[in-house]
Parts: sequence; structure tokens; C-alpha cells
Amino acid sequence: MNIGTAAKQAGLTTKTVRYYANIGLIVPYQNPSSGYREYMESDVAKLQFIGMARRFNFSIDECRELLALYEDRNRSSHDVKTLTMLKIKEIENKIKELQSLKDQLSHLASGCDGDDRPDCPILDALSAGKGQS
Amino acid sequence: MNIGTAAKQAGLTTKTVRYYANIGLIVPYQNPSSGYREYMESDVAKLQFIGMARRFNFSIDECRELLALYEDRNRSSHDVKTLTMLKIKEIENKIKELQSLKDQLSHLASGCDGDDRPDCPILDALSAGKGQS
DNA sequence: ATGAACCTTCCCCTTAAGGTAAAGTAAAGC
DNA sequence: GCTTTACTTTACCTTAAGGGGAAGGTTCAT
Repeated sequence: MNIGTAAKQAGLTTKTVRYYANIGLIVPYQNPSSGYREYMESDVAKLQFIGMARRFNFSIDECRELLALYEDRNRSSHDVKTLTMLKIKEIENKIKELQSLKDQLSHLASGCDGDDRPDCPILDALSAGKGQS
Repeated sequence: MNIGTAAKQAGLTTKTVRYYANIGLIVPYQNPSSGYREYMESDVAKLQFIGMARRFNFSIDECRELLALYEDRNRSSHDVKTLTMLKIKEIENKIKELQSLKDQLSHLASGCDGDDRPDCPILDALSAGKGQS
């Protein structure tokens, strides 16, 4: 099938699928006479797999690892779990960081009247160099 | 003072400070004979202000707005608070999204033995197209 | 006067594609 | 056979916020 059909089936854009071909992530057979890429069912399955992994915040490079594991019938589930646990830790850290940011901003905002007067503890705090993380 | 000193005082890199000059965020006097940028104390204050706002996840464009408010003695604190509340909402949404991702990944990981055998519910789930967000 | 330390501009690199242009291909209709 | 339409190709530019490094100019201390 052509790239448009494959992309639709995988729930991706043709742009994305073409990008994956260009970076060597999922490289389909390319018809020499037309120059068109030709995708097989198994390619679509991999595209779906990648799409899902991307939705789970795995980077392209991590997707590359996952795909290698996915294609390796002899992989150990240990390897996959390790990658997943690392990703979970990463997400947790990001959440903590954002939570701290939110708390600090909320604190600043709570002190600001938000009226027509120019007095603004938020700007004061930003300019005073307080609140470093 | 020169850019290196200003950057150090503001806790930024010279690369960053030069970037801010290039995009018109904080443009110092530039000595015509040497070509060197010359920063005043008030410039350093603004650089610190921007540095802090960046640490609070404000984008460069938002920093531009904040800086305009910071420099406007007639601004109303309402405008600042509005911007801050929007940023808080944005951060909250990001946190929720990450939390959901984490939960789903944790769920997947909990079903995976993580041993030497190839059976892996994580890969199964990724390839089955389950878990869409 | 020369070397170190600083500064300048310029260009390429990063993530993961999106947008657009110019041109080639395929399939359907007439 | 010819045309239209839909699809595809490569290629280049853009994004956010700088980082890295080259080649060359400036300033300051020795």
C-alpha cells in the first residue's frame, strides 16, 4: 500500500511516516520505477507500535530501542521493563518539577490583588531574585 | 560592564544574554568603536528578571510581555496576575497529562515479570494499539 | 609586543516533525 | 489519447531556546 493508506491505518500523518523512513526508523520497500514507498501490513503494525510509544512520551531514540526489542523474539522482558521504569522515573521527576513551579507561582499569585493598581507582588518577586528553584 | 560580567551577575550564560540581545529582548548599548555590548545595572536587573521568569516556565514571548509590564509604572497588577494564572493553568494541564501517562505506564509495567523470558505485556500492549490517551 | 582572556559575527546542531513548492506518477473519466 | 484529480517524491525553510565551535578583533597585563 502507499504511504497515505499506511499513515491513515497507523493513525499518523504522511509527513510523520515519511520522516520515520528518512531517519531509518521504519524503512519500507521503495518501488524503483515509481519511487513510491510501499508499505506492508507488518510495517503498519510497527508504525502503530511507534505511534503508541510516542504517545507514551518515549523519544524517537527510545522507540528505536523498543522496536528492536519488539522485533527480537529472544529479548527478555527485563530489558523492556527497565526502559519502561526509567521512563516512569523521568515522568515522575518532570511532574515534581512542574508541581514545585506551580506551587511557587500560586503562592506569588495569591499575594497579588489583581486590580487596577500597579502594585504587584508577582513582579516584585520576579525582580527581587526570589524563588530560585 | 561587558557581557561576561553581566551574564555572571544575572546567572546566565553569555550565549543566552547575546541571544536575548539578538531577538530584541534586552538590547544593551553597543560601543561603536569596539563593537562590545555594554550592560548597565538596570540591564542586569532585567536579565535577572527574565532568568527568573524563564525558570518559572514562562516562554520568551511571555517574558517579553512580563518585561513590558515590569517596565510600565502604570500597569495594573490585574494584567500580571492574568498572565500568571494562565501559566498556572498550563502547568496544571501538563501535570495531569503526565500523571495519566505515568499511571498507564505503571499499569503496563506492573503486568510485566521483568525476567529473562520473552513474554512482555508492555510490548504486547504497545503493539495491540491499547492505551490510547 | 606578545600572550591570555575576553569579545564579535557566522554557521551548524538539537526534537520531531509541519508547511510549502516544484515536479513526477497513477488512476479515473471522457 | 488526453485531461483532471489525487497522490507521491525530494528539497528547503520553520519551529524554541539556545549550545558548540570557528575565525577573527579588542583589551589588558606583563
